[in-house]
Amino acid sequence: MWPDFYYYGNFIHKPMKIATYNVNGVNGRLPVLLRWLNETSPDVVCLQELKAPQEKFPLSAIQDAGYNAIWHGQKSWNGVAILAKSNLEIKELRRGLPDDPDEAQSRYIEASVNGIVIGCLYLPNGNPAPGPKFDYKLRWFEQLTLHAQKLLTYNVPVVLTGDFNVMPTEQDVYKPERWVDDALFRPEVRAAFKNLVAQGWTDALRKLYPEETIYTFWDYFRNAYGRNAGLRIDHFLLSPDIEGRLLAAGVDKQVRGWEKTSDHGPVWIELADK
DNA sequence: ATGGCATTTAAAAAATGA
Repeated sequence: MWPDFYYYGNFIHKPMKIATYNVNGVNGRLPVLLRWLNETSPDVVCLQELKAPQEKFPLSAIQDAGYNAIWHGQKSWNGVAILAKSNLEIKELRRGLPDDPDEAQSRYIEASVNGIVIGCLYLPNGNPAPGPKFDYKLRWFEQLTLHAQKLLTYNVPVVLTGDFNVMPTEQDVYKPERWVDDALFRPEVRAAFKNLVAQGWTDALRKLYPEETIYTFWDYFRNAYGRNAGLRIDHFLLSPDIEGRLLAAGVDKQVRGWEKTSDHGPVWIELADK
């Protein structure tokens, strides 16, 4: 039996471009965000690391750029949002995970847009590891995995995307040997990602580019972007009901080279109409 | 191997990040 939310709203028959972007401060990066929206025109955008309380989300600027938005803010840290072009309805399905390990941290928001369930997540960093932050990361990952399993039982199109803070394989790190003890690359975390994907999800960028070096993050230090010393930590996971619609995917790498930019680049996929 | 940079909050320096 399909849940009611699948039938929600107007369905517009068009290819859908969905993007994810860890903005690292939605107000500090607002000029960069607006320029990127204007230049690339995604239909749906998942944002992470708003670093803004609920009332400081720059809604009017985003509306002026042609987008609706829902968001889950938090003072100073974290914060996630889903944007959709003004002609697309956003039906919020939940904020926070079921049995969220810490309700005070705004790391998950989920909505239905044009017949697709969009889960927007900001998985904890987890450093230093081992330690309480690493334990929290693993607990959060467990709850995400349980929720992801639940979503699959609906047999509807689901896109789980955001900053997973995990490099899935050595292919996703410029110098893997330097990261083996880091919370983004430790065996437990890679195993957790692998375990999640094994439920039946498709890693969209890897599916289209199995051999390529793809990065989504470049440190501010040591000219990491100039040297292409990056990490692939922002991901798109597609449910079986939508993975066949995958047309294209990429990283808007040039945005990382702009002034006052995030240390992440925007990542996107394009999906065929149903 | 280390430290390098950038954000927010709030008024200097701490906490956080990856």
